Amino acid sequence: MKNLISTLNEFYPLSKQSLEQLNSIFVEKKYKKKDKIASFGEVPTNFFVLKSGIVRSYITNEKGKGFIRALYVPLRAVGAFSSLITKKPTETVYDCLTDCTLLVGDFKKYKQFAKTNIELANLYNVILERLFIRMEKRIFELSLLDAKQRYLKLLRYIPEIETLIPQYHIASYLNVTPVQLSRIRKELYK
Amino acid sequence: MKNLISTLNEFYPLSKQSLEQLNSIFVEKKYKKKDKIASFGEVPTNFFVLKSGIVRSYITNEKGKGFIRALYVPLRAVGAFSSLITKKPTETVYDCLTDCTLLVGDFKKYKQFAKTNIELANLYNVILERLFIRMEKRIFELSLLDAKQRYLKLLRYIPEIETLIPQYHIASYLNVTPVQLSRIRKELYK
DNA sequence: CAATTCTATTAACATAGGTTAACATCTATA
DNA sequence: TATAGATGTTAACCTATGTTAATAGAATTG
Repeated sequence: MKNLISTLNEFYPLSKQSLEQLNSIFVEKKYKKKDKIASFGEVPTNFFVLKSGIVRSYITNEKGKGFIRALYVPLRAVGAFSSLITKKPTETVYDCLTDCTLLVGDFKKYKQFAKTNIELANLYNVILERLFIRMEKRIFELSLLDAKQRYLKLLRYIPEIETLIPQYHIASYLNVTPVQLSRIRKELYK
Repeated sequence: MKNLISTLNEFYPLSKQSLEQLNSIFVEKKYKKKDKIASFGEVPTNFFVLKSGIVRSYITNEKGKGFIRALYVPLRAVGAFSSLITKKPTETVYDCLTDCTLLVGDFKKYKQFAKTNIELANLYNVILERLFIRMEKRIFELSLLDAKQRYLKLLRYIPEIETLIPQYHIASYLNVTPVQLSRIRKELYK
């Protein structure tokens, strides 16, 4: 648990009491590749901090087209936050693209603590702020960059990505078909 | 100020003291069509609540292509939050598409209060949560809907939009050219 | 290690949407 | 109210990306 504590302290310095409260709601858990940590249609109760591995979140439209909304790397907060917040079923699936270790946190208990512990309320703010900024960047990419630029940007964000997950996942994150990604790569590496 | 108070109370019930603190950091201000409330390259200090009118936020890439990231309707929280948070210059411009009345809030003072006033810390949570959910929906639209569907969705969100702002702004929000929007409208209303 | 399934590439063709330019209104204001 | 600028439509053509299908190598598994 040392790792988590130091990470969270970076976000927001916490008192001993806050750390104890945090400890009481987090459990470390190992997941296999392809395990889901939040499933479509389910009302989630947990949020997570990724310790190792790669997690993705993806959505699907009525026509069955899928899209990887986010790829998570270690130390990121992961979770179907919009559903945790609204208590409505998720339309976003979260699953492991590799074997993963996650800290599993009980969201309700966290919120309960945050009602009276201002440190935890503000830590939640910091987490939301970061998620928000990440989202904004994603919107920028999707609206103003073409697929080639999005690909180059992903390579900068996670340089080893090619060795971690198959290309059709990368294509889905870029919101293009594997065929198109193959064309982009061909053009880039010729 | 009555309006604001009742709105904020809806989000999150506030004590008298919190309402007084809020009152002390908000000022009502009128803006003309085209006035900017946050400019490119500036480090913002204020956030806003829109009382009347339509505000947009837009971004631009190096090639000069623009994109309206969000359209704000009355009672929404508005502001270059990512820059307020990071204290880095905004790449997003916020301006008024119509004459507007806004409540202008001092973000730093708000955060100062939130450090010790847990109600305001939690109100900020609620605002961030809502912004976050809105963002997620925008990503869904941009990644999984085509321009026609995005247009229909916008019409459902703001039915009077056509009478409020010119079509080239609508096109920019949809991330297509005015020419393409014209084609979509032709097909739709034939 | 043979067989099956996954994954990536390529080609041929189809389509949504971009670009440019001409034209037609509409709107503001000098 | 005449004129200039802003806005919306249409056509012709172009480009990025989608679709389908064939192929081949890589990875898994019986």
